[in-house]
Amino acid sequence: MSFLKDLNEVQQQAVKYVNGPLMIVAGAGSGKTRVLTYRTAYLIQIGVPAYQLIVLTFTNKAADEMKNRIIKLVGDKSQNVWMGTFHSMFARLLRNEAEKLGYTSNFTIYDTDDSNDLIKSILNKFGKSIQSFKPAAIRAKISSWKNRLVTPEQSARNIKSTFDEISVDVYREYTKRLKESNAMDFDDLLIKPIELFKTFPSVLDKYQERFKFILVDEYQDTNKAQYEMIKLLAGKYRNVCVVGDDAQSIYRFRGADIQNILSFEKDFPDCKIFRLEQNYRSTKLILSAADQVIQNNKHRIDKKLWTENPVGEPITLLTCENEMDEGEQIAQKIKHSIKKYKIDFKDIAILYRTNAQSRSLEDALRRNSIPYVIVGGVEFYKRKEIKDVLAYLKLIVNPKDDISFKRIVNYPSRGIGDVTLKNLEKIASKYNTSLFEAIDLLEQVIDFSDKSAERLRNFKNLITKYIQIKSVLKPSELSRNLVEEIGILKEFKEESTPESIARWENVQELLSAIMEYCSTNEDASLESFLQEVSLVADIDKWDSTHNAVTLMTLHSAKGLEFKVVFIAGLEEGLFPINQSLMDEAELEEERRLFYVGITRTIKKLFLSYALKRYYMGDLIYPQLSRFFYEIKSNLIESEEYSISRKVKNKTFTNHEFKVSKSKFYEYENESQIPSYLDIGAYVLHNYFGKGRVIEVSGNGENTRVVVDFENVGRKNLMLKYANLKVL
DNA sequence: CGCATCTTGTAATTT
DNA sequence: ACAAGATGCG
Ligand SMILES: Nc1ncnc2c1ncn2[C@@H]1O[C@H](COP(=O)(O)OP(=O)(O)OP(=O)(O)O)[C@@H](O)[C@H]1O
Repeated sequence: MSFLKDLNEVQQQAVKYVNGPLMIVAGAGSGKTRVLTYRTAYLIQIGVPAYQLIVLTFTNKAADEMKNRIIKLVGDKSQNVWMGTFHSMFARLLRNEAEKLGYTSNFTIYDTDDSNDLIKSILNKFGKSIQSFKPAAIRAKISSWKNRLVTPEQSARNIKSTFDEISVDVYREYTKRLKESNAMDFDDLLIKPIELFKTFPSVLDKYQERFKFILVDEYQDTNKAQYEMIKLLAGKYRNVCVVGDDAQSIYRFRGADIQNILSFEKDFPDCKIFRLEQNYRSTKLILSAADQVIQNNKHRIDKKLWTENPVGEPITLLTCENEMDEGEQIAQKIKHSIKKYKIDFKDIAILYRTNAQSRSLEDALRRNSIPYVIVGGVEFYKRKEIKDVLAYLKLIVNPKDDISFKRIVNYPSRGIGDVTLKNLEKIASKYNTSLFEAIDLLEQVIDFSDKSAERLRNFKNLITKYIQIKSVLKPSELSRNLVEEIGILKEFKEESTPESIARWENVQELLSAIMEYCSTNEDASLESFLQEVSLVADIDKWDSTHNAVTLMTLHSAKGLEFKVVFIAGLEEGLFPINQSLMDEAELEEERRLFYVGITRTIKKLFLSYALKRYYMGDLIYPQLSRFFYEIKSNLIESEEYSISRKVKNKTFTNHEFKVSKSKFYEYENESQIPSYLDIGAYVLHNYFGKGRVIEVSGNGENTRVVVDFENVGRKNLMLKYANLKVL
């Protein structure tokens, strides 16, 4: 068992603690994921058959990496481990057991958009306007019920508003319609197995026997349903190992509940707890900063974290004129870091709170010829033309899928409009069938225009044809024929605008993706391809070997590490985000997100904020985030952007930790910064030039001034960083 | 029914 | 700033 030498003492103990429940709660970079990986390898090595293990990770990518690592450690026999996200593992299980729940194994997985569409159509049927009752809000409400295992009946017991009332009604109908459409939403993939296990104890028993060892990574972000599932599956053999860090719980909005950490100890009172305290990832300075930040959270489990790594360099704050300048400064620092640390582009990540921020950053990187990849954003599979083609494929696999039906029945144009569709819906509803099946009933209906009926029948024949050839053609061939027959490629080509060419390319890319899927998977079917598409996360598609700077949200960065990290947009209202400011719990989650961001860093962390930013079309003047001030200033080195411009390469000379004085102190000692300013005083700014003080607010370190500059107008500045000279 | 133009809401994070 | 949805006309 030579590979155990890669682990420290406590890690080894956790790996070798084979039987019974155990939990590892430990800080960032302490090797939790490594323990889970080695534990899996260890179990296989000591003779546990791989198929008896189920390892639940947060992303499919993490699962892939872990699997590859394990294969390296103990060889190919580990192929049969079930390893993946809760969603993909239980979707797989459900395919085998669907019939018991009244579904068929070709059920469709509805993504969030599909769910929203379904809710719209239900509101429509109820005669409620989607203005007063937002489908997305109702969907979120229903999802949160489902995550907490609240059934439609139970949801009706606690109605506090009209919104609740409508949501309850929609929930009931939504559940019914999903089942009629042989479709499951993301939440169903978690709650349907629970329903299955509770209704059929023999099925539960089968899977308890099958999965004798259960391992869960990123446990702090599991929700009630996931926890319930762990409890059920582990109920017999109790060989369950969960690892997590409460300080990194960042998916509350998806039902994640830190309470699960406490419940685990309660529900498995004999559970062994291991604490990992050595961090192998970051510098001492980074860990101090992360710790200082998280100390501000009331709700947290105290944990120690230390490292043998060097102190490292201070954190650099970049003050930027606006979001373009932010991109530009980051680009400059990237170029500089590459040389200074002798690293590659792929060792660098730029993290941000919202996807919308990526644009200005991208522009700057492109201008500076820095290769980059974006994780997430406007996803390939969310583009209209792609969703349209996929809707055809979904309908072919599952003709009861009304949402897909509606999406494409008139795309491309077949002269089937709203009126025809409304009439068809009435018939489907009356005879309790799907829209697709309802087309057969048209003959019996008198007041249905012949022309419309004919068009619908043509559409049905088209789909039926593909349903029939599905069994003889490979998914790739079928898709190509289909795309050819509906003529969308030709249409895009003829239109020949830049957008339509992009669409043409996208559809081609989809066809290639299907082809590739067919060639890499022996038993590739349309069903399995569609499932894969529904359940891939943004991060799963990220190629970490590609030599490019990675741009992504802080959420997507969970579990990853980079030598140099930039966290952009460190501004009140953006990070922490506006919507979190009113709620203590939400604000603490924002802080945990910042903690996650900081702790991705191996060597050097940059923080940036902009003094001006366009936000939904308006120019706003953000303030530096409160989170910044939670890091002691001796860990920070700040650079006024005007200075960084002029002495670009000089500002980045060797700053040792012991030289803990940040720039601002240096200036202060030279007494160039006035500690007090009179309203009306004339001042000089390095970049903005001459101006007059309009307003002074805050005090001490947090003093802010509004200055009306002669050339550039009003600016809101931190006195501490503005480097103003009184005239 | 389909297209062009106007209006409105939107960007918080995601399986 | 921008995209999706609504409105209105041919
Ligand atoms: N015993 C060890 N010796 C050397 N390096 C280690 C050891 N354990 C873990 N590491 C390294 O430390 C880094 C962090 O490990 P890992 O990702 O497993 O931590 P983690 O606790 O899961 O982190 P996070 O909570 O931030 O996701 C990795 O680069 C890993 O290779």
